[in-house]
Amino acid sequence: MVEDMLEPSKERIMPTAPFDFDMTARFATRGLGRHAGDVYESGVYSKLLDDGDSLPLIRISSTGAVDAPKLEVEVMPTNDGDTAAANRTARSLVGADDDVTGFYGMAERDAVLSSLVREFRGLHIPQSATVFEALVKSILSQQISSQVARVLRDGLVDAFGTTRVIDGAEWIAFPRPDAVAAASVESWRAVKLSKRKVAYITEIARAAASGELDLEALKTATASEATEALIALKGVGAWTANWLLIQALGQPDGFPHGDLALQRAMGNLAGDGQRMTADEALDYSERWSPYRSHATTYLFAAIRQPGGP
DNA sequence: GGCCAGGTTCGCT
DNA sequence: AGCGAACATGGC
Repeated sequence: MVEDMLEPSKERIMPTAPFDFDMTARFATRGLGRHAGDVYESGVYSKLLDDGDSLPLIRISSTGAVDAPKLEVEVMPTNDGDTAAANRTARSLVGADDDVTGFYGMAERDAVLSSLVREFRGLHIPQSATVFEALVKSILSQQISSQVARVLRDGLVDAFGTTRVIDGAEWIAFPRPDAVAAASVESWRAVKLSKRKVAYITEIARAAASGELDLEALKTATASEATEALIALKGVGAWTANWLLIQALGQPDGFPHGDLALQRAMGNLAGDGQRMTADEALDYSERWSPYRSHATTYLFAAIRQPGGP
């Protein structure tokens, strides 16, 4: 537990228009609770970060409109000098610099996407705070419902995340690799994960903590280099690698064609109502290249709506 | 209670 | 190459 009294810093951000902060923040935090360290309530998206040295709390709110977007980012630091990095993370958490205009140019003439880009106009692709966080969340989400995934993720964060109390409110950051790598078999028991997933995540955390695996460096790699490096990890297949391209590596053309929900949605929107096979979904998606990360995000925005495809 | 969830690996043909 | 089983758990 860390308690502190440092002054918060405030910075104004001008995201790339169009940008719908409310829609993007809801998309980014869907299914998250305070336990995950992410909260979006009363127009403020808050997240506690843990970079190993400090535990800054980020608070992001909108002071603009979809076509004239403006954000205010407040950082509550635990020591001097960590606000610049926290501000950069805040920017990417809501995809402030994501430019959707190229995607819209393609999507407006597309049979499936044209209605989605109208409905979700201004939705940017949120980026995970760290590649490690996105990777662990993706692995524990494999093959299970999003409801179950949330339980598992909350258990992981509760068990291994660092806590900070601010004004009486408790926040928990997503655990760092070294905390996950050091976890005992006993402490894993509270996280109701399969032994196999525990093994995958533990090995990745160990490699990341020791420095032999530099996940953040994948952000500057090409898509095929990053995919190759990710799939080389035990527990990571094509589905997980493609989700990381989209959610953590800022790549434009990721497409998790193995995803059952995506296959179902595409069968409903573009097919005969039957779930597409993975190969059918991949073939169909070629027409959306090189904007498939946006196409995937918008399809999931629709899927997550009540009564969605 | 059985089956399926926003998959992946491993061991068989 | 391609197929099936195992993996843990919550919800219908």
